[in-house]
Amino acid sequence: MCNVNISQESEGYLNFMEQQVKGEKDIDLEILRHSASHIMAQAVKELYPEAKLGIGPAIADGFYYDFAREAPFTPEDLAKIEEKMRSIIKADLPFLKSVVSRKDALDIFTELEEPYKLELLREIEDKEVTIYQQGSFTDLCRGPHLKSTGEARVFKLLNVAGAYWRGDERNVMLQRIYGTAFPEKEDLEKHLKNLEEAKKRDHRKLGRELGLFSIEEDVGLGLVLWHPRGAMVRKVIEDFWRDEHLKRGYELVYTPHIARSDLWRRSGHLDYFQEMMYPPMKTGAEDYLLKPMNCPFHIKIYKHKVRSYRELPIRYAELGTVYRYERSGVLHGLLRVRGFTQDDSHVFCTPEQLGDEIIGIIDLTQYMLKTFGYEEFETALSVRDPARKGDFLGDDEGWERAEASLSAALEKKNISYARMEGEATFYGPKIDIKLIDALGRGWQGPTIQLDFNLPSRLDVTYTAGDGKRREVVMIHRTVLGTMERFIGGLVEHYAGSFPTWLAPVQVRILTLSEKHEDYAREVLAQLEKKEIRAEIDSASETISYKVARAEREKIPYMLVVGDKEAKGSTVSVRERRSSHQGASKVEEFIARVEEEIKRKGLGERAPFPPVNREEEVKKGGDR
RNA sequence: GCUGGCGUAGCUCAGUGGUAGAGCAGGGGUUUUGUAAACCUCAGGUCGCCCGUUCAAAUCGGGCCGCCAGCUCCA
Repeated sequence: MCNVNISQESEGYLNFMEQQVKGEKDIDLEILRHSASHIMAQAVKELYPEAKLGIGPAIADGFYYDFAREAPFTPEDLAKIEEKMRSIIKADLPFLKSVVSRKDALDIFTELEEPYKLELLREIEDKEVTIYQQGSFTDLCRGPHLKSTGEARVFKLLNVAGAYWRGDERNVMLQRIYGTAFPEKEDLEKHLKNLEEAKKRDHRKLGRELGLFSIEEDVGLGLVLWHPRGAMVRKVIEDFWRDEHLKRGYELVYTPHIARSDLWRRSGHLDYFQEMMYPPMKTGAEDYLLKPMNCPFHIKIYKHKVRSYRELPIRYAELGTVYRYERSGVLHGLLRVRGFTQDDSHVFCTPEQLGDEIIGIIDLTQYMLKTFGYEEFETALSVRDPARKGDFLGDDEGWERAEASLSAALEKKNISYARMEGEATFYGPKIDIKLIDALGRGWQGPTIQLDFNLPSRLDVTYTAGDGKRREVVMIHRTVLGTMERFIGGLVEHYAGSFPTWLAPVQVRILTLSEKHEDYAREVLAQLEKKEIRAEIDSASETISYKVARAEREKIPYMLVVGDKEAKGSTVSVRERRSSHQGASKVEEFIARVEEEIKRKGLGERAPFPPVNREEEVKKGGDR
């Protein structure tokens, strides 16, 4: 290993203390994790001197470091690296900071044979750079770091994955090792438990177990088959969605799945979106394309006749199924698919109406998302990059006015948001809302996008009060995103235990023996009369078995019926995830459940971490 | 698309060159059950696909397909 001689001063700890005094807890974690990444890099360089360093920052849940090396890192390598890290931590090496001239730094990393560090250095314009060293390890780094390696005791390496150098797919792919570090052991254990819990909630696993959906290889990648249970959940959501839209002045439309390629040429999709579209269908005279978006159709409906300002705003809504040819590596259960149904809407209005329309949309999204049990949101306002105006369509005035309307609406609704420069679409600024789920994870939800492109491109106008034709203001918006992604997210949010109003099967009647089937059918008939989704389990099994089965299927209510119940016209009610039970008159039970469904009650959210009955039972069995 | 890992019954997983296994789920039977898994029995597999090495391949090699983690991209 190459040793480099430079004058040193220990400053890492000072930085750490300063941050602590400021009470910036996150920064503490960041320093800890960033330091852990350096310890990992040291371990890797000691074990595999041929590995070249990429970058190694702290990230939201831990840290990573990228390495260039011929041979792949195996899980066994990770164990070895962890072991080496432990010895580095035990040695309690100080993190030493040096300030050197850029030129000296170039010499140092030339001597160390670190091409990627040299590439970074060459792009730094400052005269001086900082270098951190601990033991045999030297890194170009802004810092700050811990005082010494001994302070990063609690860590774990998690996995290896490929990552393009500097995030650009035209560059070489490096090997990224992910890990995490915490101040205390309990924090790490909690984090690992969280990861496990997330795995248990995985909508792909629950989707199969609960009979919600499947994706079959011979049907096609990213194409979802909705099984009866999943289709029922979707139906309930779609009914709710339609009702809420009709209440708020939207009009429903239906549009075809394909259209002539000329339409997509005129809309600009063939210029800007072609690589995401399935190849054309040849039908002789003219090609047809599968739709990747619904907007051109809604515009055609709008343009079917001349529109007056008196008609505006016009709000068209459609659960429109679109197809996009996503790259195979990004497909992921319901969250990333190739055929999906957007809860799409296009609002056509005058510039004066824009503010109120945005507020109306925000109200609608908040109401719907809260009904589904999401309480927390993160909002971003994406605007164009002022340095790259050429990459965005439209003039300065239009962009400024649009941004002003969007931000005014957010402020009027008292919603705090992050302003994201350069994140706008090429055709206009947008508001994105992220839902935060029961595990604190973010899910892309509603998006409200202004469009400066299509109205002018497709000549979408209205006749103003002065009799002149004016270009319409067009908003694309979605509340849930897509049915696929939204339901995938809901499954994980609820860990498969849907609140009663959404549950595909709301009630299951469990017979104690064959004798009770007739009574069970009577109860079922009463439930069905009230449109409660119910079924009977009359299998020749013990009641315990049937309870276990219903619990596994996460059915909200189990009604046990036997002699006692039949005689008294009652049912023995067991709620999902609780051993609580009690006899109830059938009518009383129905009234209660009806009320719960009507108000879309959330019930108790799946506790976190949820009670794991299987483990408890096993433990109990040991005695 | 790229990097790495993985692919055995519907599901979860054993099986390291010599006749494919278990549990659960499924079918049949027995039991008629009081709140998280009764008992017996039967059936179920081109070991992802193709090519190769070998007397012999689930097992070794190559290619392809798919899945998983991540990167890039995204609703």
